[in-house]
Amino acid sequence: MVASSVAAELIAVLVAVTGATPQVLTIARGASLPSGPLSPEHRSLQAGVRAWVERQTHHPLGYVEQLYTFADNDRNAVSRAEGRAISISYLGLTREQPNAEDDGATWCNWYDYFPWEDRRHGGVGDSAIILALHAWVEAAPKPSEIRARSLRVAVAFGLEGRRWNEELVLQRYELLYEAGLVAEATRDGIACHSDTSGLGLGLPMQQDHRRILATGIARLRAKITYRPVVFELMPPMFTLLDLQRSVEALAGRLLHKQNFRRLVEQQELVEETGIMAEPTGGRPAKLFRFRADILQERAYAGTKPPLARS
Amino acid sequence: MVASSVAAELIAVLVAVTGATPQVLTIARGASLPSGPLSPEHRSLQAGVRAWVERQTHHPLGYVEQLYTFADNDRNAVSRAEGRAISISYLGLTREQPNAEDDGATWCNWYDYFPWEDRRHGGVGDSAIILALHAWVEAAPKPSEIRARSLRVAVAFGLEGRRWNEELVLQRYELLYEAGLVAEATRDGIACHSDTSGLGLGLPMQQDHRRILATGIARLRAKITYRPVVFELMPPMFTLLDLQRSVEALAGRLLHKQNFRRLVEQQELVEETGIMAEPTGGRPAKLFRFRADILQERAYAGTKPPLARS
DNA sequence: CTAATTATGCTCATTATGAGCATAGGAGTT
DNA sequence: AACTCCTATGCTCATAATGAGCATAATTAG
Repeated sequence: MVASSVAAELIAVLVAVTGATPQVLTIARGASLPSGPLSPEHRSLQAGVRAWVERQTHHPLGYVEQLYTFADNDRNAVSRAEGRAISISYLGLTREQPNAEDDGATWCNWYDYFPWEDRRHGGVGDSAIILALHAWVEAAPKPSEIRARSLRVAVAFGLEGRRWNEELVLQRYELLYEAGLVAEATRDGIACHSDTSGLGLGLPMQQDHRRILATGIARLRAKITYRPVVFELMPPMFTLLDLQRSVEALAGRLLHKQNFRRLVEQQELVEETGIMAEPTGGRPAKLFRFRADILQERAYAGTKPPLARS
Repeated sequence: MVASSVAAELIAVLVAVTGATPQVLTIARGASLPSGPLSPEHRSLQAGVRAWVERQTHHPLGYVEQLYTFADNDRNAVSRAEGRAISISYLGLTREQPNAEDDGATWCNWYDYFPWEDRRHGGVGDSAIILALHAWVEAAPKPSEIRARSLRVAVAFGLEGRRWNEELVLQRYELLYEAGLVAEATRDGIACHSDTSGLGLGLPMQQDHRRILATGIARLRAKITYRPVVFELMPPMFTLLDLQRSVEALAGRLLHKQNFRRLVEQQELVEETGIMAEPTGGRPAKLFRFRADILQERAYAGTKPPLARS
């Protein structure tokens, strides 16, 4: 029952969407997620994260959710030397338009870090990655290990007749890490059996921040299918196509337009504003607003169905 | 980026099922969840939890999942005095039959702590609780607050035509806490507007352990609907009714027998052993075993549908 | 042999989902 | 004005998932 004393920090995965681009707030020119100390002045962790982020970004935080607590001994050399470090990570959504630069913080397209996760324009680009993964599969020491690796690759990347599951972001990243295909792996001393240049394996991050980002993306992709959290990312008024583009940006795949509208409407999550959107060369779209009243109840209950299907 | 130093402990919600009773491992004669220090010798938190639990209980841990990290300043007097304490809670499932006693640890029916969560034999017993909650609703200072409270109660407890959502375990507990109806609330100095004796409000626990337990139950109830984790709680061979009783025990409600079988079979998660169960006064049931091969893939992918519907 | 009890097979209505066709309402072009 | 191009919006249809119930099978207890 004696609690050991450890170092603790907060790490935030802050998400916004601009048009069709999912953005994540980074520091150190895109190499790190924003992190800060666990300050004791706040009542709860959640409140601490909110205050800290809002002070840093000057943006209100619409939605905050705890992601995961990491305390691996082998996370990095620093933690090995100084004893265990605990990182408590949070996912936060903001509807503000990301500025270009904000005291050293930058909003980056999250697919810069995970190019293979964006399948809105076809997943064909994967083939090089898949080939490299197969090399790793074959390099396994035992036949049983070959089978195990092969299955993992097939499931994670939707091969052999399986469907692509967009929520397996973390599994895919960890597979690539184990295979030595992402830069963090070679940095951490994991051997690689392929030439990784030009494979589109994304930008690396410091420490295990890319893993944390993967966790956040996976969580958000899962969340939008059963909670109307997308609206936390939308401006006050939007067209149904805007909304669809946002969901598609997060999910990394395209949706059937008519079915998407049907879903949104039958959920009664939005209402017309009576205003039309700026003409864009086609039939003008109605502007909708989010029905905050119903959200309160829905968000709390989770009674009703999702908001993102193929 | 300077991480503050804090005290950290692990708290485990260990679950087993005996017949139709969901059990949770407790210490201090049912007043606490087992907790231990975060020992630095393990590679990861997960590994640390597993080793620690298995050393304590001498049972293999089938499934481990991180629940939540609590670090509220107001968690209890101790943390206030000594600075922030971090508690990292885990959910663990074991298929071992719980012994009566094991070095001070006791398996308890989790509905002893949440009687209102067991609706397998009707939810009528709620009326007293509902009345007390209504008293709290009416005691709100402002009309807007009355409406807000009223909505929360209705959603959490499935009133006014809403359906009972068995995953809202934590919301219900927190509502009862705020209303001063559970013993922990009065202990923490929250006023109550009703006579709470004889309402069936469950056994209290030390600190916020009952809240952590509620978190674990909610997580497990959600999990069984999309991941075949129930099997972690089953013996090597079981009848389909055994399996159903286990799911019902966790979910706190009865399921349609035929539909349950249909679901289990179409998921191909079990296979016949060729052995029949001991006669129990009716037609003898076939004994099934869990198909570990398919689980590996399923558990990892989460491709296929759930295993628990009404 | 009958009643009670549990297992198991099957049907049916309702709803959710995925895909496509058709029409509506604008801008620009000839 | 007629035509083209574009996006919005309305509607249908097949299929799958879900919730509920009926019917039959295989036992034990009496």
